[in-house]
Order: sequence, then C-alpha cells, then structure tokens
Amino acid sequence: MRYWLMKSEPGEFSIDDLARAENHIAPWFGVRNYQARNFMRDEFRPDDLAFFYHSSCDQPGIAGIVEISRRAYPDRTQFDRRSKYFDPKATPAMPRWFNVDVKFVRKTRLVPLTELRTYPELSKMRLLQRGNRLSITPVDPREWKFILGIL
DNA sequence: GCCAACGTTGGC
DNA sequence: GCCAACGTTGGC
Repeated sequence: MRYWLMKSEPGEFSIDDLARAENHIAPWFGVRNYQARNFMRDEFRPDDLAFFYHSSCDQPGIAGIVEISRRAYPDRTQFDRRSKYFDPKATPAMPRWFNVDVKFVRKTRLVPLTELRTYPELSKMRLLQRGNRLSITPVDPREWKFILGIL
C-alpha cells in the first residue's frame, strides 16, 4: 500500500465537494502532465491513501484524506470537444490521459503549506522541493505517519 | 498581477 | 536531438 498527495484547486473541486459526492466517490480527472499521469496509471492501486491538497487558493495546504477506490482508466474528458481538458490527439483506442476514482475518508484540519515547511521531518518531502509543480506526488510512509501525528 | 521554475512544442 | 520560444503552475 502506498501513499500519495493530490493537488486540486478548491474552486474547481474541494474536499467538501468530494464529501458531498454520491457514495463519497469521484473521478480525479483533468491531469494533463505525463509524470502525474504515470503515477496514477502505473502505480496507483485501490486502497492506496492520499492527502487531498488545496492549491492556488487563499490557504494552500492539506485539507483531507482520500482512498483510491478504482484503478486508472481513460479520462473521458480528453474525448469531449467542449471540455477544457479535450485532447485532439487522444482517441478511445489510444487514450493518452487517465484518472482514478477517489473516495472520501475524512477531512483534516487545514495544514498550511507554510506549516509543513517548518518541520525538519518533512524537509525531503516532494511537495516541498523547490520548483515542484507536480499535481501528484508520492509520500514517504514516514512522512505520511508524521503528518498524521500533527493533524 | 508577478514571476520562478518547469514542461511542451516545433523549427532546424 | 538541440534549444528557443512559449505555456502552465502555483505561491506570494
């Protein structure tokens, strides 16, 4: 079982939106970065856990915990001409983008990015590395455990 | 709104 | 395959 961190702009999709979703499950669509895609497509497994991170907002930080509930499958927004995630080079026979389904586990207190940066235990965390923009990053089990301890 | 740091594109 | 130009992310 592995741990991850997944970024979402709460204006687009927040932890509360997931909590309100039917069965507490929603697709994590719209990832259009190859590295992030590869993590989801090749390494995500059902039962993996992830921090739900709110980005590009007033208070960026960890907002909740989710569980992967379905293995990667083609992201249907890539085929939708009206979607901002439309990709003309993708075809159903040769899909380019994938998403997983995530299930709401719980909300946490909002742990701000600025707070995360203060802990030496997290100094190696991928999220905190300079210039990191990846919307999906692995989380070391020790880092995961440490963060659970400060919630 | 700014801008650093990346990622992607496309000409050669 | 190189690399300049351009686009995007995301904190501030």
